Amino acid sequence: MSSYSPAETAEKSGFSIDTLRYYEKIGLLSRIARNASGRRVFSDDDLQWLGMLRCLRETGMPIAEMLRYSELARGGSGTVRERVELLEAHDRRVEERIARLRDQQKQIQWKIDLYRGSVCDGTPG
Amino acid sequence: MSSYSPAETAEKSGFSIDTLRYYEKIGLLSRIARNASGRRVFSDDDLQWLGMLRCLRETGMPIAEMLRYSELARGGSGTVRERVELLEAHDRRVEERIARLRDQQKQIQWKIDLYRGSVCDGTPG
DNA sequence: GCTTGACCTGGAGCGGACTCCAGGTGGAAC
DNA sequence: GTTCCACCTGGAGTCCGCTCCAGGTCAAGC
Repeated sequence: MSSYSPAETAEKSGFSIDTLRYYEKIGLLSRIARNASGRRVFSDDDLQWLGMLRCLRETGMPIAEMLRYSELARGGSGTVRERVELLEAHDRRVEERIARLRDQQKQIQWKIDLYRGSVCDGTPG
Repeated sequence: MSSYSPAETAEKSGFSIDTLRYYEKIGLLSRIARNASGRRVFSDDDLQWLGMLRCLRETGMPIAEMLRYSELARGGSGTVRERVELLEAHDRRVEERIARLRDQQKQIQWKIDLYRGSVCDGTPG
């Protein structure tokens, strides 16, 4: 099996059918095959690409930048350097994001401890 | 010094003046003092509360849930248990978020390495 | 040969979280 | 006494990323 209906693709990719159509419309997916009656037929390659999109999206990359990445990807091997730069920049942002989340998590835990203290010894806060 | 103008508060809290007004309007800030001519005067307590709001907001808590937390905080010491539960639930979500980001970051780095390989040995991808 | 159901299209609508605007006020500086 | 500036208000507008809708097509099952 190497071709998938919109419904299967939605299920496997984690994007809704509407989102898949939307992504195709704005240019995040290109050249999605169609069968004789005009319906989309997704390939394993499409699924892999969708996996990448999902990863970028969920790590907070805006659609506009994903669009740039898609265009580069369509641009062939001459764009590999730029693609690497884009992904490296994103990687650094993710790194910072994680570090920040860790700090903020500490702040939340500190607050929880503070509340726990106030439960036990009656001090306000 | 223990009272701050809207502009100072914006600068110190990291929220815009408009956002501060918006937060007061929807009930995330309560009883913000006013001077004789009706202007807001923020206190150190307000700033601390804003710090907490910022932490929750930036770790992805939706406004609706922050509103719930604010209401609990206004509800006095009887709500401490609920506040702890809310923060603990959020803490767990943050933890999951971090773990997921780490995995996704690995995926991005793997992709970068793959591109790097293709730069050096000429294989497509 | 009709119903059903999964799909198609273009375009409108939505939810969240702000952000901006018009029109007005009050105190300080010149 | 007027200019200026930081602020006020209610409400409209914006941006992002989908999500939903109306109206239509096609293949399969009964």
